Amino acid sequence: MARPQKFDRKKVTEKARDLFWKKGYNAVSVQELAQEMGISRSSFYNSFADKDTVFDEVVASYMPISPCAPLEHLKPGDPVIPAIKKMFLDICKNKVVDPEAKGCLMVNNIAGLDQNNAPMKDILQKRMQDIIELFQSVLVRAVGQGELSPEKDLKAIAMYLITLQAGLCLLSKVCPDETMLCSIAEQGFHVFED
Amino acid sequence: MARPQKFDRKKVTEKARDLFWKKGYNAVSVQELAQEMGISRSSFYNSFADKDTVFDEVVASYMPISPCAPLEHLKPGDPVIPAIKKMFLDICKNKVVDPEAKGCLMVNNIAGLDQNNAPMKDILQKRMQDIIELFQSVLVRAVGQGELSPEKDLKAIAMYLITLQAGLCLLSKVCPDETMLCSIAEQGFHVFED
DNA sequence: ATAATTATAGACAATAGTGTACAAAACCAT
DNA sequence: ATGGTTTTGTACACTATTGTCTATAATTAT
Repeated sequence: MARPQKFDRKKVTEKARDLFWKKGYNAVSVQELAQEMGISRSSFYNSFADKDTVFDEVVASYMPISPCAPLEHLKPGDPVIPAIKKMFLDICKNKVVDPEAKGCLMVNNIAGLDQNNAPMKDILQKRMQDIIELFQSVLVRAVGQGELSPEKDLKAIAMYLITLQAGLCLLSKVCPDETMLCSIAEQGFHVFED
Repeated sequence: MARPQKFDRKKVTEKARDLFWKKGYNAVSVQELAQEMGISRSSFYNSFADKDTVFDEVVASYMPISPCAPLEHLKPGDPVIPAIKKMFLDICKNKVVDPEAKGCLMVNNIAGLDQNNAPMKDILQKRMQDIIELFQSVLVRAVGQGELSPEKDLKAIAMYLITLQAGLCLLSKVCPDETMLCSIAEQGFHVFED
């Protein structure tokens, strides 16, 4: 009945994701964005309300490839602490091999967050909350499985882990040395000890 | 003999610092920068080579007010570990009271770093190196004063501390809750234990 | 095939940003 | 007070970016 879109929304959103990832929300103009997405500005304005809307979809498309995604797929009974440690060491490994050293989309854009941009702040806060809850839920399981002392403050550890993760992603942008990054992560693992 | 500058270079650099701090290097145009500095663009181009040059001076002017500045003034014999802990708790306290939630100038701009901008990358890497060395030097003293086991990998702990600090500064932008931030820092202090 | 509907191309006017260039202004050593 | 020197104001030509608007293109239900 109506003319169909020439582009695949998912694909162009991934293009947008990579651009926002590399340059950050503020440094990307709508012009550049549309160009990178491979669509005209008119198509852009027609299909997306504005930069914010795209960014929201972009963050959603980042989640499955974010460093903590593997924790989502942890099955009951799977050892938790080793999975968390592996996640950190994978960050050290993976961030270093990116020739563009983009770091983490979330970290980069929280750092560049303009507090006057309420929608952006909202998007980022909500996603961070989700990640904290993910960490917390796996930590609960760790305690249940006897991997972690029940004395621990799980909320605090969850937030600590996301803090450490953010710090590591940041460091990777100026210190692309896997060994060094891993030694940082190892220091951070003291938190699991009794 | 020659017409003197109408502006105080130090003062306008501080204005520039606050703008770069709040918005990040990439999001600041020369036009806006000059305006915020209170000088005309012609004065700007006349007195500063370019944005990069200003940014270099800006970072220099940030160091004395950066979160780790207090460690510079530690005297021999002063307890080190308590000073480091205090530094972290001060970050939690201070970042929260900033209504603009600017976070940390260094963290923000490393996150927004475009790897193609070699001069910027260089400026930021060098400063990070300085901070790591500062941490390391006070940790050496901590060991000397019996505050820390000589078994510890001081370089790794130094980098860990800067990582944690970066993470905290980042978190403060989306979680302006002092108690929460402090509980994160407390978790991080496990690194000092035997 | 046609009508209805939506996507896209292209143009538009307006604003913002770039770096440079030149003349006017302001100082101070002599 | 004048000359030499540097700052500063203004203007320039140029490019980038914005959001909107209109005409054309592409589809499908009937």
